[in-house]
Amino acid sequence: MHPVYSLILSYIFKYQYIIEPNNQITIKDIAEKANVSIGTVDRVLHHRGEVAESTKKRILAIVDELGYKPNIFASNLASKKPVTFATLFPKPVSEEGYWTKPMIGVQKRVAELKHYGVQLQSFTFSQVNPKEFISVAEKIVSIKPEGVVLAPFFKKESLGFIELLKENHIPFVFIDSEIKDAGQISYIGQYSYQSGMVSGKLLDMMLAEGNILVVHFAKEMDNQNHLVEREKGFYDWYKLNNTSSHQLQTIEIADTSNDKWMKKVKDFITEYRIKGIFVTNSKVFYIGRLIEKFSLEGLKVIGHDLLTENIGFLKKDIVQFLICQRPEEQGYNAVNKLFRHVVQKREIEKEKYTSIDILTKENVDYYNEFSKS
Amino acid sequence: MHPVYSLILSYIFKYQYIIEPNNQITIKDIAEKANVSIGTVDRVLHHRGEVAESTKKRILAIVDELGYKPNIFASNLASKKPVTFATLFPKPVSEEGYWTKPMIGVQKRVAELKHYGVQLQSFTFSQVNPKEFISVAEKIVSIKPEGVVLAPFFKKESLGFIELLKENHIPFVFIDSEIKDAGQISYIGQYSYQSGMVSGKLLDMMLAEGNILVVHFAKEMDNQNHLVEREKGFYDWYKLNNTSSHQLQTIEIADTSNDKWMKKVKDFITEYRIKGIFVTNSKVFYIGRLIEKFSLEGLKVIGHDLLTENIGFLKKDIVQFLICQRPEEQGYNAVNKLFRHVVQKREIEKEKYTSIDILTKENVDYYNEFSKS
DNA sequence: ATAAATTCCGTGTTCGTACACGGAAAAAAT
DNA sequence: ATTTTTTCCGTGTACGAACACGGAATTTAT
Repeated sequence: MHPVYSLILSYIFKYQYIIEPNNQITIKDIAEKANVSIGTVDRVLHHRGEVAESTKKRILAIVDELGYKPNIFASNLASKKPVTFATLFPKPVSEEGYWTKPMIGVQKRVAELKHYGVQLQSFTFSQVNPKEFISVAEKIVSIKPEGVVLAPFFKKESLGFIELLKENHIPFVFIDSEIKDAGQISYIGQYSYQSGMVSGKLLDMMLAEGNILVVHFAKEMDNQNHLVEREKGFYDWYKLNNTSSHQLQTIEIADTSNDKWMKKVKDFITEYRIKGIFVTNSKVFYIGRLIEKFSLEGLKVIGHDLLTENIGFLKKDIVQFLICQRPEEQGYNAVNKLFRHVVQKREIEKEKYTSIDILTKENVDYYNEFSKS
Repeated sequence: MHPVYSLILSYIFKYQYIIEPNNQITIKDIAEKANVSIGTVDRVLHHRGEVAESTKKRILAIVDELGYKPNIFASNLASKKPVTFATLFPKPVSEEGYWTKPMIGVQKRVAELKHYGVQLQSFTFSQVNPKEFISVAEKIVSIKPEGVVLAPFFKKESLGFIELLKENHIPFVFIDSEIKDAGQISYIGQYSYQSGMVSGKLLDMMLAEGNILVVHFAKEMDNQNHLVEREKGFYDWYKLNNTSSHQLQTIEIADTSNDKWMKKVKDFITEYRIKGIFVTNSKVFYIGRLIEKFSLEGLKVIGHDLLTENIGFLKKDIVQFLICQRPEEQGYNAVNKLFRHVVQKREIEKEKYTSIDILTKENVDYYNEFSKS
């Protein structure tokens, strides 16, 4: 029976459940019972030095019988070997940019693990410059970290980096987006397709009829697989729920360095009598700005991620929903996976989908990502 | 400047942020620099024994200057005093009942803290029997725990219990519902009024017109203050958003031991042409059963909490939204607050409102409460 | 049989903190 | 001036694991 489940059962049936005190079994206990010295037990447990096969067996049997669990405090106190992790994320476009968020989570977990000797070196690359990615990647390999958290933004370049990591036996986890079966120890991120479905449902709920526009704000759509996935999920929701009263269209905007795109989108909205807009990433504030600038009315808007500006539009009811994927938590979890794998040598899940959180004007103020602090 | 913020800044500006290794300053370092013995420093840091005012000042200045942080591993290794926490929750009505959930979170955190010598004794009381509450409360005081997590279900009886706790200097935290300024070190729970607002918005979004029914499934409404708050928030949303096309009504159902209530509610729905139903607690599955039994159609339903049966109705599209308050996380956090207060002697927040999570058919499968495991 | 190499294992120290015990110095009482 | 009390502080051990060092026992080579 699963342990947690049995806890619940005993709770239900006894109505008073007691978690017993921590009866520490020590190496000394084992040594005494096996009639050997502490050093011998130590050698068996850490596979160092040589121990006669017979005594080795005897000791392991006793370890098992007594259920020996090393005392983490004593263990860490005595060892103290430093562990370095590296991160490689896109450079955030501003202090409020999306990519600051995973970094916050990373730093939080690293700070917590400082006592374990965990150190961090974080690197970034420009989102428009694959060459920088390569040079930074090489720098990371040269410092030989014990683990890497990586956003595989440029697929081809990432694959090269991964080869280097594998050669050097450096474990790595993907964050945000994934390359399947590339040797990562884990992936932390969103289930983009499903989050698109959620957006579809919400927009459909608000709009009995009217045409709908899907907007990608992205420079290189080839490298933005999860935006495509979101779009697919969004379209599929409408397909699966026979809502023929809508027409769906997609538009891509690569350049937002000047205001040219605004006119284009505005004309589009007018021409096709668009009533609902779904922005596939955190850049929904651009639509917010557009709506304010031209005083457009009656539009329902859904976008992603809790950027400060997005929250502003949410509160002004210019954006009705933000879908959020807990980016801080992703960073936190990614480091945690590395830690569990590298330091604690525990089993870890290969994939970890974060929640698809629905934020509105009403609940956004009570949304806490880091509730366990 | 706030430390996290400065981390972000340095990250932004340098594009490569390094968290340095853990340079442990030891008590010995302080002792040497202050030209006293380790024992003296120890006395200063733990306020035990007596130390001349002058040396005390000198030591504290050095502690400050060197930024001494005790090594948690050594500290825990050396101390090892057992700490007992007690919980007092309503008895869950079944294995699937709501109150098993906070208990799961409690047990999870206690298990994690076992290394710190944390033990748990959990107690329950019947939701219909205030006398039992009193007798169990006395039992708890008699075992003199170092801290208590309490659901103040019966207000009057809870106040008596709290008096006892205060006399014995036992700190306590409230969970689920709160008695204001009763001496708790913290409260963990929902902001019920605001969650009612969220429900209002969602239901209104789904229903352009049609009458609405608010249903309380509860025995003693006096003790269920948060149900009233949710109702209030719900009504207020409609009031604040001038939606005159609806009529709102409330119904209370105290007895669900037999099926009598069903006919009553069904007739009500027919008579008043109800199109939307909001159930103020986790008992929304009763409405689900009703709808299935009489094959009612075109109803939009919102309820609370992720009970298995509720999830079933959500997936069958009989219930459109479940508002969730992360009960496991509440239990987890409550224990954590006690731990931080009692063991780590750190400052803790007095109130902690949990997120108001919106769950639909589409995102419920990706909702992970305990994502940090 | 003795020397050399190999296998096996015990002792002792270290990590940094907690805490008990009791001694020395200073102050107060006789 | 001597005893008693109070103030102040140093020494030593324990917590449990990690790890280095080197000694004893056994095997192999000469």
